[in-house]
Amino acid sequence: MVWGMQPSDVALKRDDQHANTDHDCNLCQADLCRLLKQGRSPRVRSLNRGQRLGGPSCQKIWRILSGLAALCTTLPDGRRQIMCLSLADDVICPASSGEAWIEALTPTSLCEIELDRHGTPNGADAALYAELFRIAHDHVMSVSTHLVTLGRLDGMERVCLFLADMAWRSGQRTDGGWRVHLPLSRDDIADYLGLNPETVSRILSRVKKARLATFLSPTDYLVPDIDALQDRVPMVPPHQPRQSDREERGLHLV
Amino acid sequence: MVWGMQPSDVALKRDDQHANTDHDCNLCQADLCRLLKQGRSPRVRSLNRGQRLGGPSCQKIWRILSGLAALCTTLPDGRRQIMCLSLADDVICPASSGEAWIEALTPTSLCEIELDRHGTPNGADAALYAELFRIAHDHVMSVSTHLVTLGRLDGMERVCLFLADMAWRSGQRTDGGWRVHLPLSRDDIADYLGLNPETVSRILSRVKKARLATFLSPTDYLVPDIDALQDRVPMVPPHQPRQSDREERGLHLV
DNA sequence: CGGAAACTTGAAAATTTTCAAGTCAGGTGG
DNA sequence: CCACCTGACTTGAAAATTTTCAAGTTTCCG
Repeated sequence: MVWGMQPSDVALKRDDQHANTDHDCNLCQADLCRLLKQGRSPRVRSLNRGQRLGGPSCQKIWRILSGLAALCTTLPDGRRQIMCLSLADDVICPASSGEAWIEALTPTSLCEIELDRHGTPNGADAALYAELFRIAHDHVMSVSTHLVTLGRLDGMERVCLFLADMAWRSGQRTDGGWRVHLPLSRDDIADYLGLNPETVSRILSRVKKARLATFLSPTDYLVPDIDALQDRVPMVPPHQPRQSDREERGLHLV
Repeated sequence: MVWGMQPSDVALKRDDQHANTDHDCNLCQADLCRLLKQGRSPRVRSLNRGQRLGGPSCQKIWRILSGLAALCTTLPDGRRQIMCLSLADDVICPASSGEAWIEALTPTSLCEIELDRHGTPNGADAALYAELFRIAHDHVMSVSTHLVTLGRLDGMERVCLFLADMAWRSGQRTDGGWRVHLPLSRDDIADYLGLNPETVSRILSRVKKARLATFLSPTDYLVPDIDALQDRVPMVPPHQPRQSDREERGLHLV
């Protein structure tokens, strides 16, 4: 198993470089910054596609500054499962009774927070622990939603949920619909959705035929009617639309 | 949707009534007791099979005193997914972006800890938050393992993992192997493993034919050779054997 | 422009689900 | 104590879905 650890530090990027900074973030920015300062000196790492961080026992958490990272596990026979996808501003804490890593799916930079061997940050106070609890709690939520996806949705439903979710998380609204960049390969999508790459490709072709999404290239698509896409999925989207969008759409999701 | 809420309080059971008290518990007993005392007065609830607690937004956590509870979600069309099974001494925090409940699969009694609307316990100090973080972190671990199970294991592997896991969690070692009581129906097992009940039944028949487990009744089985069962599963078991057993078996799992 | 890698598509095999028909077990009433 | 009834479990056969293996195509880069 090759480990792409790359310890070179780079300058901390400013928050306002990220398009998503204004939305409902899983984590209060100010609190996390404070947490970063109080722990060991925050360390920024850069990873190229395929490089990994972490290991079996979680003693660090990371915040993604830019790029796309996956929390994933590989079974002894090579089967891989991506447990969670993290975009800019997301916080991840690798936790698994087996082996789990953070793997960069695109060039990624992230900020590392050191925990001590009890899984708690150095010099933590109640507010920091509260923040850690919130992080872990949010993580439980997203992993739980994904678990239901894998346990009870068929291929078409999984792919539609994935496309809609990516649109909510990183898409740009245009007059022609939502324009989304998909920085994952078909293999990555398959490993995220618990399918195999050929199945993903076939389902994507069905999605195109049904005009639920138009592909400008294998890595860019347009969703003309995101409600139509969402209607194929019997689930509340894991990353709900921003408050402003919800109001515009006249929805009042829980 | 019927809610089986039943607010009757019963006497708090003593820890030593539970056979599992001596094993590696996810949570330090003393710390949890302290947490229970510092929050709102701990409330003990009794549920019959099928009754539910909780709801969309998590404002409580529970510790199981006896019985078997499931953290589960039901999709609008009726598909159900059990996200996690909790036995005596386990702590659960329902967290889901959709709808999630605690559902009693057998008569269950559990202890309720009230959180305030920010998802934190009343009057919490750093130590309590640390405990909450540990609870959430352990929960992430077990849900992540289950996610890999649903995403990448086939039916036979899922069932073998389930049988081995139940043996480790609640089985009794005898000279003929591990004797395990299975308090779930085939439907419950199916909803836990992301299969349907007929498939579970068929796979269980294959397990019997392969002599990996002997069924004394539909709800009691014997595992003559737990290593043989474990060998069918390409994963570290989510609930590892107790330290003493690991040493006996000569294993050094991470 | 050429080549490698990623993506798509086809056909057969494997797995799982669906629908339907038994079989078994526990509880009730005669 | 036994027949019977109901619900849970098992099994069978066909249908649906997904995977596997094997070509093609397209896309991306040098």
